[in-house]
Amino acid sequence: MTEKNKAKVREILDTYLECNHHRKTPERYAVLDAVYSIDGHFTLEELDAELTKRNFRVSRATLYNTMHLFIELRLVMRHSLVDGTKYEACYYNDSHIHQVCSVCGQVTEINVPAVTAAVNDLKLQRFRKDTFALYIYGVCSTCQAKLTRKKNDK
Amino acid sequence: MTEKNKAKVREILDTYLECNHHRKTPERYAVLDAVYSIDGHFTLEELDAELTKRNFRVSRATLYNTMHLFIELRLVMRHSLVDGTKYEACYYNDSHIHQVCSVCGQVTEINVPAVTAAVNDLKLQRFRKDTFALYIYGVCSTCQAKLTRKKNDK
DNA sequence: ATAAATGCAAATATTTTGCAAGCGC
DNA sequence: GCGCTTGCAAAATATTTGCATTTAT
Repeated sequence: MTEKNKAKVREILDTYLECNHHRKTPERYAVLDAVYSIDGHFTLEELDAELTKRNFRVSRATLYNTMHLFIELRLVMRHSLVDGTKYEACYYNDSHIHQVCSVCGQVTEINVPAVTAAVNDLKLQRFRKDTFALYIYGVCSTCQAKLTRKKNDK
Repeated sequence: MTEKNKAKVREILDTYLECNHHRKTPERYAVLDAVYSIDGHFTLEELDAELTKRNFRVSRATLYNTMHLFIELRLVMRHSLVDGTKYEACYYNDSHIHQVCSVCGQVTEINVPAVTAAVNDLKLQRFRKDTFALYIYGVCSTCQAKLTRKKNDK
């Protein structure tokens, strides 16, 4: 993530905290920066490691609180995949389509403009649409091969 | 869920267990039946309650094991929403689009044929696509009204 | 008879909570 | 100074695991 983009999300947080009379604590900015420095999905544990690497220690409670805040602000997306809960910076990310193998748990982000457009064009009643996540479940070719082999063995 | 449809999913489980030389335990059929008797999303706790109501007791471990199996078989879908993990019978269910309010957590299932078609038409490389789940995040009108009111108060 | 599946209980992992202390406004 | 936010530690939940026992094949 470029510095310019990090500045932009920092500004979004800034504006929100000011408008809603919440505090601009160093923790919130440090966590945001860490989040936007990690590429792709990450666990809470990994986020904590990133912060430690930067010599910034936050408590578990604050980490959870802050992630909840960021999710409400659409700065972070939470995914619950086969191998546990993962987070992801989502402000500069319009690839919300995940291909998930339910055998091995492997997740691949894919880009499908037609689907993205269909979702974005969607008009919802009494609902302010902000973002979306699409999970396509199936079996990857590697696992498919293993399954076929296993069946033949028997 | 009609009895006819329950019979159909039971048959799917049956065929799978036979072909793969796994055991047809009473637990597996009892859990499947309970799953397909509950309407909409449910927690593990609620599933356990349904089984207890039917005088069928299964251990926590078996419940988790069985749900994992059903998920692989596409008989069950697992959702991780704001208010925790939810499961859902999914074999006779093609409404996989969820509208999720990130403030109150309310989930509404919606039907959008255009989007469903776009996803179903999708061709993926080296991946056997089975099913999908789409989550559209935003703010419901009730929460939106509350937020606006709060902002005006200040 | 054999191996897979279950139950149980303990271990682990994950998330929330209450309260005292710290600090942004 | 006020009261939101944090850290801490404990509590509450959720999920997995090892092992003895049961049971489907």
